[in-house]
Amino acid sequence: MPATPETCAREILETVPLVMAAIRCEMRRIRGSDLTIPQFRTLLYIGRKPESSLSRVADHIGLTLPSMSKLVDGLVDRALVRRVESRDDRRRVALSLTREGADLVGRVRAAGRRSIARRLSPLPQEARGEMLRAMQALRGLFEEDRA
Amino acid sequence: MPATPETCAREILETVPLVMAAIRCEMRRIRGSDLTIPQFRTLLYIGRKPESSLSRVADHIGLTLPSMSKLVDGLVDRALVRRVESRDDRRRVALSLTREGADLVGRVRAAGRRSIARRLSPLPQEARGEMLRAMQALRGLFEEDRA
DNA sequence: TATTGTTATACTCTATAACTATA
DNA sequence: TATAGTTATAGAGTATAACAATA
Repeated sequence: MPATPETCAREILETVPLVMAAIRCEMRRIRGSDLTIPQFRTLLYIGRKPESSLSRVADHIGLTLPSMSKLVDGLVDRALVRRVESRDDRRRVALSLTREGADLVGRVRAAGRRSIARRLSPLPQEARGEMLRAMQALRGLFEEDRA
Repeated sequence: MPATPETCAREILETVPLVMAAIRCEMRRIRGSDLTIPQFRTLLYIGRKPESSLSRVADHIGLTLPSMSKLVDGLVDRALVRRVESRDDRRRVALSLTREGADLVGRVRAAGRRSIARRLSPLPQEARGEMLRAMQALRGLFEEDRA
C-alpha cells in the first residue's frame, strides 16, 4: 500500500462520511428531540463562539440573515439560546447558550463520545495511539481555514 | 497522551465534522449545481448500489417513500437517473445512474480526492502511512452495521 | 390481504424583498 | 448613507393520508 496523498485521500473520502453518518445517527437519538440539524449546528456554534452576532452565525451555518433570525426565534422560545442586544452597537445582537442549551449540547457530545469509544474498544492499544496521532494531524490540516 | 478509547473518541468527534465540512464545501463547488444535498446523496447511493428499489434508497437516505419518489422524479427529469420497473416483481422499481449521472458522481469524487490530497501533501511519508492505516481501521469499525 | 410505489394535500424551512433602528 | 436585524410574502422540500397496481 503506497500511502501517497491520493491513496490517503481516497481512503478519507470513503471513511469520513461513514463515521459522520454514525455521529449524526447518535445525535439524532439524543437531540432535544424536535430540533432540526441546522438548529442543532447553530447551538454547537454558539457554544463554541459565545457572544456571536446573528450575521456571524448565519454566515457560518450557511443561512440567510432572515432565516437565521427565525431559526434563533425557535431556539429562544425553547429557552436554549439567549439573545441580548450589544452595549457598544445597539443594532447588534449577542447570542449565547442558556444553561439549558449548554446542558443539551454537553449531553449530546458525551453521548457521541461514548458511542464512538464503544466502537473503538476492540482496537489494540498501539492502533489507538496511531489513530489519535492521525486524527490530530488531520485536524491540524483542516482547521486553519476557518478564520 | 493516553490514547484511551475516550481520548480517541473525543479527537474523532472534533476532527471528522471538520473534514466533512471541507468535503461538502468542495462538492458544492462541482455539484451539478442546483442539486440539493439529499439529491446528491441519492446519486451516490444509487451509484454504489445499482438496481436499488425506491424503498431501499428512501430508507438509506432517511426520507419517506413519497418524498423519495418526488426527489427521484427530479433526478430522472435531469437525466441523471434511470427508473425501470423490475421484471420479477412489477410493483418494484429498479434505479440506476445514467451515463450522465455516473459522470457527474465521478467528477465530484475526483475533485474531492484532489482537494484532500492537496491538503495532505505537506505530511511526511511516515505520517501518511499512519493516516492510511488509521483510516482503514476506522472504516472497518464503522462499516459493518450498514447491512 | 400485504406490499411497492404514486398522487393529493398540508406544513415547515429557507429565500428574496421591504422595512426599522442604529451607526 | 451604510449596516444589523426583523417582518412579510412566496417557493422549495418533506410528511401524512388516500389511492392504484401487483403479489
